[in-house]
Order: sequence, then C-alpha cells, then structure tokens
Amino acid sequence: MQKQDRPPFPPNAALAPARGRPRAFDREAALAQATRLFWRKGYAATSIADLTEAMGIGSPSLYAAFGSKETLYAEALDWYGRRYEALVWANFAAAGTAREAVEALLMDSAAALTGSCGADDPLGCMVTLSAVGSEGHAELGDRVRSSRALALKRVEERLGRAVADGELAASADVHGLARFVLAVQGGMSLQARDGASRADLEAVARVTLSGWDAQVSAGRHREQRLPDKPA
Amino acid sequence: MQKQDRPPFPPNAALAPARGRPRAFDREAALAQATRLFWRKGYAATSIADLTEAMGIGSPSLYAAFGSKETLYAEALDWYGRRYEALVWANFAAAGTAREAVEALLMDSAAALTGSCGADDPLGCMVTLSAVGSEGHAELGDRVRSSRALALKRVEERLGRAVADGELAASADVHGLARFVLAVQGGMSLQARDGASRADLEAVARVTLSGWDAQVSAGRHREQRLPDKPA
DNA sequence: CTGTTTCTGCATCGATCGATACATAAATCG
DNA sequence: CGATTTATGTATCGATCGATGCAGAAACAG
Repeated sequence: MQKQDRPPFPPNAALAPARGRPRAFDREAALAQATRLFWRKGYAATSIADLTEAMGIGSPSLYAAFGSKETLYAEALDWYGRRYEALVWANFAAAGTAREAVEALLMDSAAALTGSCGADDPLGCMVTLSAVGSEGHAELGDRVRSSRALALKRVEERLGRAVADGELAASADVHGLARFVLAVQGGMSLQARDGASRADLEAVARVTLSGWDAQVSAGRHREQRLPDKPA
Repeated sequence: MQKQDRPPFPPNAALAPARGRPRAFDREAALAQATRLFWRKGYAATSIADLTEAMGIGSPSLYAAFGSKETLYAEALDWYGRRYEALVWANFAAAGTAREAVEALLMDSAAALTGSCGADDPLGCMVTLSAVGSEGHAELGDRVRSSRALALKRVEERLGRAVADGELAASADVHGLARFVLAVQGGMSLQARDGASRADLEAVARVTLSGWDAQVSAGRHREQRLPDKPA
C-alpha cells in the first residue's frame, strides 16, 4: 500500500538509472540515526519531530523513504539486527562446546550492552528492552517477540546438540538451562540501561559460568550417585 | 504547587470533617486501575483518556485528586510497592540463610511475575520493566532506578551478612553474586512479559539455585585446595 | 528544449495530547 | 436559611501528535 524505496525491479539497485530527482540524504545513515533514537527512547516516546531532527531531513522525506513511523521502526529493528547481532552471536555460533558458546554469549553481551563496541551507542539491547508489544502495536510486538524467541531457540538448539554430543547429561533440563542463560542476558540489558559497567556485567557472566560448570558436574554426580544436592 | 488530596492537617484523615462536596469515587480503587494501566502499557503509551476511562472518572477529577500524569505515575509506583513488594521480598527477608533467601526471592518472583498471585494483573514487574527514565522524565526515572538499586542493595546486604556468618566464603564475589541474582530476576520479568509460564520461570529459578549451590561448594573447594574449575 | 518523474521545503491537516475554565452539584459552617 | 468549600460534567484550551498537499527543484528521457 506504500511505495517502497526505489522500485524492486531491477533487483540490483546499482543498475537502476535512478529516474527523477535523487535523494539528498544518505538513507542508511538516516536509518542508523532513527534506530539509535528508537533504541534509546522506545517507540512511543519517540516522535516524528524527534526523528526528523536526528535524521536531518524533513517529514515528507521521512514518509517518502520509510512509509510511516511503524514501518520505520520495523526497518530499524532489521538494521539493528544486521548491525549488532553478530557482536553477540558470532562467537556463540563458532564455539566448539556449549559451555564455550554460553561463555562467549555472555561475555560478548557484557561488552556490547555497555557500549564497549560502538562508540556512543545506547545501553542495553534494543530488542530485549523493546516494550512495543505492550504499547498497543501488535505487529511490531510480534516482531520483537519472535526475535527474542529466536534467541531462546538458538540456545536450546545448542544445548540439545551438547546433550547429543555427550557434553551435557541426557537428564539436563535443556529448556530450563536455555531460559536461564537468556534470563541472565536479559537481566544484563536491564542493568546496563541502569548504568552497570562492562566489568559489572562480566562479573555476572563469571558467576553464571561458575554455576554452569558446577551444576553440570553436579548433574553428572547426581546422575551417577547422588540423589540430592551436594552441600 | 498542587493542592494535595485533602489537606495534611489534621493528620488523621478519619477525623477530618470533610468540608465541601465529597469525592464521588474511591481514590484507592482509581489509583489501582491507573497503576495496572501504567504497569501494562508503560508511561508514554498511556494517555489521560486511557486513564480516565479505566478509572471511571473525568479528567478534572483526575487532576484534582492526583495533580498530573507524572505525579499520578509516582503515586502508582508507590501503590505498586505497597501492594506487591511483600509478595517477593517477605520470605527473602525472613529466610535464615542467604541460600534460602535467594530461593524464596526467585521462586516467589516466578509466581508473582506470571500473575499467579493476583487474578489478572499485568505480567512482569512494573518497576523492573519501567523505561520511564529513558523516555525523558528524569524525576520518575530516578525513582524507578533507585527502587531497582534498592533491590540490589538488599541482596548485597544479605550476602554480606552470609559472609560474616560463614555461610559464604570470604572470597565470594558478593557484588557479582547480587547482580547475578537480580539479573536472573529481571530476566524472569522479561520472559514473563513474553508469556513464559510460572513453571518456565521456576525452572529458571531451579537452574539458578543448582548453580548457586554448586558454585558455593566449588568456591569452598577452591579456597581449600583447587585452583581451577572442577570439571 | 519539453515532458516526466521523484525528492525537498513550507505550510498545514484533523486527531489527540496533557491540562483547565466554568457553571453546577453536594457537602459543611454559621 | 445563605455562605463557603470542594467535586463533578461539559466543553475546550494551546501544543503536539502522525501524516500530507502542494509548489518548486533536480534528475532523467525524448
């Protein structure tokens, strides 16, 4: 129902002859600014006037290029994923063991969530902290919820593989462990937004991993001989 | 700058003769409805029209009784604390050991955050999930941040006492452990808002406590003989 | 050049935002 | 009773909300 940014054909935009007056601003840079603003203030508290000021364009240009506030937010979510997802998930995916994957996820999160990667990015994770689903925007809400569900699925899948590999006991609560890991990561986002430092969050990660190690070995002990908690 | 609800003198409101036309609505019930709405939708996404409809009053009555949207939100935070804080912190405070206190905190949170106490309350913690500080309302932001900081201080204080009692090793990272426990609780709020069940969150709590037990004993082991992780 | 297409800046749309003015109603005081 | 005080209901305030109309500018095709 809304004209897209440059028609979809030809698929290679570089070959499009670009009819009409060319755009006077960098669409990518403007989207980056919009993303940072939504990230920092949330959807409802960010006005079109805020956006046009941060993006350095007029409102007709914004609507011509991005359609509406809702579709701009959706594009901002996509851009955020493309730009930041690898910071937290690349080492997770490359790790040889579930233990190392979780360690990478939490330690990399401690850095990314406190702005230790990008220069002056907002604190915490835009997707984790987004409350757009509670603000009456069902479509955007589904989007962020499914992103968060995907993260849970990734960890569950990795832990399931660890069970298949024998790294984790077959009796391990894969779903509970996955929810636990993402609960810690989500809590790190909340604390980052309140000003926790990278070192603060790394301490959280260390405690988590110590518990992970001990629980896994305790689980094996329990599996072999102990019916109750060790201490 | 704003007339309070009934003058502060005499201090006992029941003895006040109540001059003028009496209020036609239950202030407490109206505040409860306002709290639920702010809790569910957040500050920015909740309009005065939403509030007056939910509270069943006209806007002049709202302003006469509560001052402004900001002061109403502040009162809602107070009311939320009075009404729900004990659900999560009473058993924590009464527990004989730090281990039992943390267990109580997380298990009671699993119930409260999923609406297993009140009938149809919103999901997750209003204070934990409040983003009002990022939405450009500094005063309210300080309020929720200090509430969250108080929770951290409570856990730190309890863990510090556990170290003094000998329950935890003197080498235990009290700050990191406290941040860890609250990160898990915060993550539980996020997952509750996404629809996680009480059983889901209790699984998270169990994993956390297993790790706690194992880490504490591992810490003691390390303190006594082992320089590295057990497994 | 003319015609077509697309983007930009100015002005502004109707709707809704948070917040009130005002007249009236309902209570107490004297 | 009238005088005073406070709350309510209607109607509305100026400001801002998200979103556009429109004329001119800047590129293309012919």
